[in-house]
Amino acid sequence: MGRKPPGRRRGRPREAGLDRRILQAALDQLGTLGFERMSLEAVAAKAGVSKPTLYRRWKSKADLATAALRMLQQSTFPPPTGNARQDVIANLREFQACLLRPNGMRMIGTLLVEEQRLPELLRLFRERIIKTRRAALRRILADAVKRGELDKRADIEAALNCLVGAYYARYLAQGNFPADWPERTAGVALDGLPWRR
Amino acid sequence: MGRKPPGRRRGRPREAGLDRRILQAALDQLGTLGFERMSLEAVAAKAGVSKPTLYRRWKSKADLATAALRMLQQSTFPPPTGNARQDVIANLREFQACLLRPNGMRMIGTLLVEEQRLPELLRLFRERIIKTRRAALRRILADAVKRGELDKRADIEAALNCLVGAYYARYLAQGNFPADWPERTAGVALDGLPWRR
Amino acid sequence: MGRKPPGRRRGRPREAGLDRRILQAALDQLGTLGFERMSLEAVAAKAGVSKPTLYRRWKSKADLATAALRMLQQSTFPPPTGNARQDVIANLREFQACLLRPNGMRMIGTLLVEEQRLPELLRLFRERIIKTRRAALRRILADAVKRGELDKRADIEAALNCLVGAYYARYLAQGNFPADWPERTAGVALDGLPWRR
Amino acid sequence: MGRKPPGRRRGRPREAGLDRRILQAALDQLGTLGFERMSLEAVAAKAGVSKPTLYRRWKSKADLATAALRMLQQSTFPPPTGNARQDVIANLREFQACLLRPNGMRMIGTLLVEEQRLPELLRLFRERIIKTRRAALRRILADAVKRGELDKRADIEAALNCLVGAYYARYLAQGNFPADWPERTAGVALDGLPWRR
DNA sequence: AATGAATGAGCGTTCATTCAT
DNA sequence: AATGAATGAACGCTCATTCAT
Repeated sequence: MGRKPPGRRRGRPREAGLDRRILQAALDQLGTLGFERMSLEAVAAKAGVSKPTLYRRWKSKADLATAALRMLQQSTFPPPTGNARQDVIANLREFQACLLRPNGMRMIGTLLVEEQRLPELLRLFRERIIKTRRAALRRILADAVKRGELDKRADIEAALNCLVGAYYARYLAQGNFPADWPERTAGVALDGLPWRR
Repeated sequence: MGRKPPGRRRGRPREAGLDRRILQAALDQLGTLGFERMSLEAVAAKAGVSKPTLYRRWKSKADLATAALRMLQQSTFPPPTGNARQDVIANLREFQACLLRPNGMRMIGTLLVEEQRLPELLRLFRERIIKTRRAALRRILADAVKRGELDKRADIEAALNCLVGAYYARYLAQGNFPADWPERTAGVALDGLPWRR
Repeated sequence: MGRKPPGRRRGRPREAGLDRRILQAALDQLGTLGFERMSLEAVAAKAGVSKPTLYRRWKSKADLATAALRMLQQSTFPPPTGNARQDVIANLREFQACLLRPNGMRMIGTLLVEEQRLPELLRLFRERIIKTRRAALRRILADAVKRGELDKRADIEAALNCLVGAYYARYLAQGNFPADWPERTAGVALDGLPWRR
Repeated sequence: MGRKPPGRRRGRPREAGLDRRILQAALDQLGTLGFERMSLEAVAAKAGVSKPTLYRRWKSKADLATAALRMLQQSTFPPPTGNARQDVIANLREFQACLLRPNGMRMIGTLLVEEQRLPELLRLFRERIIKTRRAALRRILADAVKRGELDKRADIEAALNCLVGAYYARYLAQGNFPADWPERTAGVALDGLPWRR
């Protein structure tokens, strides 16, 4: 699975960049069609290779899909400006843009559908994508704690779930988003509701 | 849809309970395997009928799947006790129990994967399942407004998204839940974070 | 098969005209789609009855098709005018019009395709349709013999084959017909080719 | 179509003769059962291959059937002897032998039944089979014109239709043939009927 | 007599995977 | 290493026919 260890390679070397092209094609299909409907025939065609070439590199469709997800880049986020609320809102706005892209939510659907058969998919997505984003958000709030703006006992994890989850909930419930969705979400998750006493 | 009034039906009557058995089998498969891997062969076998029997009732696999989802009951929730916080927590706890059941999240994954091809699935799920739950939560908060505990300008919709969405976010990020997840989530979404000033 | 003998009928009488409607629907499908693609479902629907109604009357699809062909009317032809050549040409023209109608040749194709499985179809067509037409043509030529215009030893059967067959041959070879096709065909089949000596 | 020039072929080479075996099997089925009842399952079994092997070569059942017809060889005819009448009779005799073979007329039936859905079938048959035969017959008569035995104005096309068509007509009308059918047909189509004046 | 429900068998097509160069 | 050929298994769907009123 994956690359063989380096060492002196014998025989005909693998064509450079082929792996990337294949994985990119697989990732596309995974996003567009989901795992089940992604066909190796199509992946191979898109990457301009033959099917056995896929099998030489990965031992099954599941393996290829996993490797494709593994390619997902851990995105980097702009450093916090020091204004926690504004940073949170900016982060949410970027998060929204990311998931509103075609296939954003379908990919997540695929992970959930395949969770039993291919737990690795969700695991990788967690590690590569979710973790990074949450780290960025977490840092914003942790900095606020450091600066003394936020109490140490703040339940930051719960807040992260509220902030990010509000997107999923809205998507599932309505499928569309108001322009000020980041502000409103941050409003609730950071400040709570306006209780009278 | 809906049973015809009694009257004398002509022809051989439908086998009693067959619809239910078929739809239940379909729903099982839908939850266990997702739409793509749900096979009419298996649904028919599980329901103890032949495949054409499915086609007499629904004109395609997509139609059957849709009908199966349509069978999902709109659950009923206990009436609010008057203590908003406790009611919210109870609701979240029940929500969590519901989705932690095997296939809870997989079904949602299926809806997302098939959203383009079968938007009806997500539409139905919204109408039957999501709407009901949100209505229950909304009522808890609206009552609090009525009682004057909560300001009228409270962004209730955003709060709903935070409350419910926190589940999705946690599931995607970790896959497990601490025992006090409902309390912590309600804590953040209702009260916000403990800012110092 | 076919109607039961008269006698006093007991029980609910058959709906009047139903047979005709069904057979007409079957004949349509037979012409439009051929035997294999003709579906009893469609025939029943078109006739406004249920499938078992077909089976009460005919014991199989083949039987129904046969009965449908049996319904074909033996057309009647105008009496010869006494001018053999003109009568032949008129007959050919009508023949052509008949077969150029949509499905004219397809029905003949069906008979040929099914000849082994359902020889009855071709047999009936011969008896009802072909025989009648040939009789009309034959009479034209026989009259000419009677009038002494044509020698007794004329090979009338061969001439019939040439006259009628020229249509099939042209259809298979080209698929279209010149305006003066009847005249040209009659020219050759009646007078032969213009040999020099 | 047509084999590529040698060169080094990449990948596993096609099993030798497989194309032929498959097409022959398809042609058999086409002749024996017609297009509709020809099943890819049976074709594959008869050719000793799996169904996807068919699909690697032709993209649909219709395509396979077309290719099978395309395999029909354009037969070659003996050169005219110079005696037009005898040559015509010899040609008709061979024509008759050809079509009397099992499935001869059924294949033609198939072409007619499928003319709307698969016009290509009839087109190919015209080009490969019909055209060749007609050319042979035409040449016989054209030679007679050249030698001055036949007037230039002879309606050769009409004569061809009469000659060849007489077979179809007789087949449809009677289904059997007298031993001297070629002579009698040639008699009428070449010389016409014995008019008294 | 007529109906609507149900079935067994089959079909065209696709796919993940392996084989043979 | 890479290819094109080949396969077994499955799937969605349809049909002629029979069953139970």
